[in-house]
Amino acid sequence: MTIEPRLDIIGAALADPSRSRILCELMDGRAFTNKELACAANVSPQTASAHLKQLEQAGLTASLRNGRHVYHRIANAEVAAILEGLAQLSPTDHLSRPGQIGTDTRQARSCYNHIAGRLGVLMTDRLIALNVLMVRDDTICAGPRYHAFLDEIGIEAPLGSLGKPPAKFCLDWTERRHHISGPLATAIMQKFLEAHWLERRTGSRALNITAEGLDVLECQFGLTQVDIDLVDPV
Amino acid sequence: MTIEPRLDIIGAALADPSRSRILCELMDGRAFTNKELACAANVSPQTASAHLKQLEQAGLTASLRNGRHVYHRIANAEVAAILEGLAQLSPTDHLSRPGQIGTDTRQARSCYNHIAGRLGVLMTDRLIALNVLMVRDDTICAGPRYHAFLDEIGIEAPLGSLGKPPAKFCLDWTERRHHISGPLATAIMQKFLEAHWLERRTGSRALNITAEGLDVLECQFGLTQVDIDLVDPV
DNA sequence: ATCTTAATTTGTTCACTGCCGAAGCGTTCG
DNA sequence: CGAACGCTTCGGCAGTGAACAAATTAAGAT
Repeated sequence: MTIEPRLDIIGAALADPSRSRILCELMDGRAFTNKELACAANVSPQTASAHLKQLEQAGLTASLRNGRHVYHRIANAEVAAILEGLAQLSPTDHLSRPGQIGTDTRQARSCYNHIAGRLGVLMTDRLIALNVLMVRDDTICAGPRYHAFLDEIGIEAPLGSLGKPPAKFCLDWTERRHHISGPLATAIMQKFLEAHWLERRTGSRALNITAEGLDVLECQFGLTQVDIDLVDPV
Repeated sequence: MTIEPRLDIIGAALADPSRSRILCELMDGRAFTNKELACAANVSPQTASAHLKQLEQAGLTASLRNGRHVYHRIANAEVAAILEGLAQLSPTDHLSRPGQIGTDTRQARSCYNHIAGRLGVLMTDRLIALNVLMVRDDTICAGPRYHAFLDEIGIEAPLGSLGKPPAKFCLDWTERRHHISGPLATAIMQKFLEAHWLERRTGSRALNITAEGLDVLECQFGLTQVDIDLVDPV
């Protein structure tokens, strides 16, 4: 009389190559239109529309109407985290378009709408070490240096609703450690992209760190090039 | 020229109700025969055989021949963790057999071959606090009290290969915190079951804590009934 | 040696679903 | 207002795969 999870429902949503391509395309956290995704998956708009309908019904994506365009994105950070996990588990296709989980994405990449990879994990560690964030019982709250940090980096203050934690832990499947997600993490990535401290590598979730970005990471986070390049043997 | 994860391959393996049932059945970490799983999924042995072949090819399960029986189990702790995550994401079927992820499994349940749920997380915390395990850089190694603990609880020493960590972190999707997996975690659960400190609830991954088990948890881990019953508001 | 039981292989049936062409609806732009 | 564009719905075709029956292989049990 109790409950059994229906893995097959999620499974069915994932079970098609075109939908897999679409999800990978969305995994960098940006929203795309039906047509763009149809193109990415190499199918007609009608077909893509059907796929997106199915993904949405399965709760994997969400859509937003804007004029005659409909933008689709990953439903939430939870879904993004699971998909990252599945991507680690699944075989990879060497013949297809430029890469999602390649060697180049291990250093820094976007996960949904925040920074993941080695850089994401390191930044998270430093934010805690620098008292910007505090951890108690695995929930994250603002630390004494929280507002000072936002000022210095140039993010205006009220993030998320009052009383709610500004960030949550999100498991990083390549680093096998936590990075942060949530409003603060989103704001940080947005700021880094706007200020050109980070740049998206085209057609990929990989992020390039610019020279200015390296300065900021050193001054604000105490992270050097060496820290970031270091790849730990697995 | 780089790589894109093929979510559809794993998805296809999950995409069938019978296979979903089979995986849920296996999720308690025990191994079952083809016939048992066929029965659990309400299909003929031929059909189950085909399903298990498919699951194995997708890397989700592994099989072991023993006489004329073939035992199937979840391939590894990684797969188990991902499946737990997916189960959290997927809708649940109220009409089917007794429960996998019900309210009763939040307190204590088996995950693959170690203890998960609130109890798993608490035990992990205590093992670290009591210097049985030490954490450095998110890898776990034996602490000063490691061998003393094994002695006291009655587990003979050499766990896993020398130099390898005796345990790894495994994300707990209901508690949203880590519990341990790996040789130590497996040995602990086995000991708890053999000594009847924990008992499997029939047809479920839920674990019952016995009176003797409560004693052990209090003496060895410093955990009381109150700690374990406490359910944190989400 | 013979019977029983477990697992698999093969063949067939049947339902489902991905795909696109054609058509319909709604928004935007000239 | 009409043309262009984006998205969706509908219909038909083709490919896939889940189901079981029957037959095969293999390992105990008597």
